Amino acid sequence: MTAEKIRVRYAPSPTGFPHVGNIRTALFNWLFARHHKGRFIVRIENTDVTRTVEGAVEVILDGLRWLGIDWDEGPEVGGNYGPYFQSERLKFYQEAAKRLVDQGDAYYCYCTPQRLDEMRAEQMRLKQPPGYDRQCRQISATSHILKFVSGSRRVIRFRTPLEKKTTFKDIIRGEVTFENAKIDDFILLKSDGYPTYHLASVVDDNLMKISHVLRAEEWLSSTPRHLMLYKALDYKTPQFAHLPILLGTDRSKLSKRHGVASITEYQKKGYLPEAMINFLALLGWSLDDKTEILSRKKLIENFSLKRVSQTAAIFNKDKLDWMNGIYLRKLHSADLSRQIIPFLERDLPLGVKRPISFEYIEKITPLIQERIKTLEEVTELTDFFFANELDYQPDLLMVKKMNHQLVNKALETSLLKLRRLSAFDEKSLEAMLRPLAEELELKTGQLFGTLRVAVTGRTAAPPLFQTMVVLGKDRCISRIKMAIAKLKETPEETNEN
RNA sequence: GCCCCCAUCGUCUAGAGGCCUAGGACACCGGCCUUUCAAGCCGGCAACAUGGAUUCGAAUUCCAUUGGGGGCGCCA
Repeated sequence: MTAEKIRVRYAPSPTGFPHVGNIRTALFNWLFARHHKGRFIVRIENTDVTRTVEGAVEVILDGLRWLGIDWDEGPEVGGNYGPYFQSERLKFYQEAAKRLVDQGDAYYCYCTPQRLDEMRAEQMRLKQPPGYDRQCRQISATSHILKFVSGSRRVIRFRTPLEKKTTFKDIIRGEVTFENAKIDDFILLKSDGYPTYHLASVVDDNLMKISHVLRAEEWLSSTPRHLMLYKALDYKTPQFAHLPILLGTDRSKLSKRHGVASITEYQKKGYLPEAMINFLALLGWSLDDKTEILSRKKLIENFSLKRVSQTAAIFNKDKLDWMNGIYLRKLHSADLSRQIIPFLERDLPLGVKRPISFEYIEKITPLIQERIKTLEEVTELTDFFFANELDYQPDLLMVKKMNHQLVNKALETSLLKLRRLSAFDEKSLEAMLRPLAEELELKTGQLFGTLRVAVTGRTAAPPLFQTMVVLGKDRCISRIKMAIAKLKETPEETNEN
């Protein structure tokens, strides 16, 4: 493979949000291009006027940008083989279709959608393979003229050879053979003058000098059609590699039905692009028998189609979460703080003042960095740092077999001592509170547990002393007072656990 | 129904005839650490779909069967 000749493309159709399977295909194309110092091209396949979704192109491009998948040619950046929107390339497809008709490799078909529907229904009823019955394949020249003059809508179909086989070598799957007779006369040009995928992709891949077509396995069975087109149009065929598809947990092809499948959703939930890339790369590709964490650079360095597996993979969210946690922990504190703020500002109660202070977050970040798997989780983990009043069940204060009286005493004593504490740092807090536990004849876990609830409103939180330092003396004192008050509201007898 | 692809722990995977009493990771279960929760460390559970064939020897090759997936649109 000559380096400068490698040209691959990602060809999404703007019919909705790009799901992770789709993005994985983009990633593999991109990695392949970058590894071989080739070109990565984005081409928008908007040949279905009825299904095009407004704004979808932007969402797709934003998704790529977010992941750091940059393209050398395509929307916004242009290139020498544009335009990169198929809707702007209609003349190429129409020309090619016309040429095929002239050559006798394609023909006009006047069958109505209704007739085709009925035909298919009948075929299904008879348990026959659905497919065009080739009614218009033999129409005489005069009938053509008559129909054309009468204004009948028509499409152009490919005149599929009825004999022989089509064989090709897939880079990932090896030799694959189809019988031509099993392939029906598929449509090349629709009645609205737009091409179908088959025609458009073949024409464009040729014009854009695509060297390798890396696409999902779902395209495998239409590859012989494409090969026939390449041949009929006398184009040089690219190499094909059909990537294993991504499955949902129900083992069916990943789609919107499987919940959070859109790449945008992962961004919103606070996954890091680096983690996403790393995880996606490992879905169908591996470096060796142990490496899991790979930087973008390493991925590019090592990516190879030889190590792409042939088996469909199920998207395993647990592993993604784990991996995202790894990347989150690797971040510098300041960097993490910066990334956290937008999530807090989005999710914290409206009562919390914006903008949120970076200096304040800088203090909180170290307390949660090893406790989060996604950025989105930060809010619920830290909201007590922003709340004025804590809302919790008073019996939470009763940690590990403590009773009402004990808790009260613990809180009162702590309050007293805390007030007298001059230096409010981790060290002094520990120096004061550890002996206090002993003095109260409580286990450290009991005293600290109670204080934790008093100060944070929950039983699981970041380490107590650090948390208290971040909250500051005043807030700790007032929260302990609140706890004492809360305790008074609850009847003693019921708290004998 | 027809065509095509695929088949190692629950999941992602390593394995290209002897290195495999099958390795790693996630999840799960124990333990350690510990003021809770995490993180970290240590340990455990857990797989070559089945049947033939080739071979001195098969997870690895071949053939069936079974299972799963994909495709069969004026969608991509």
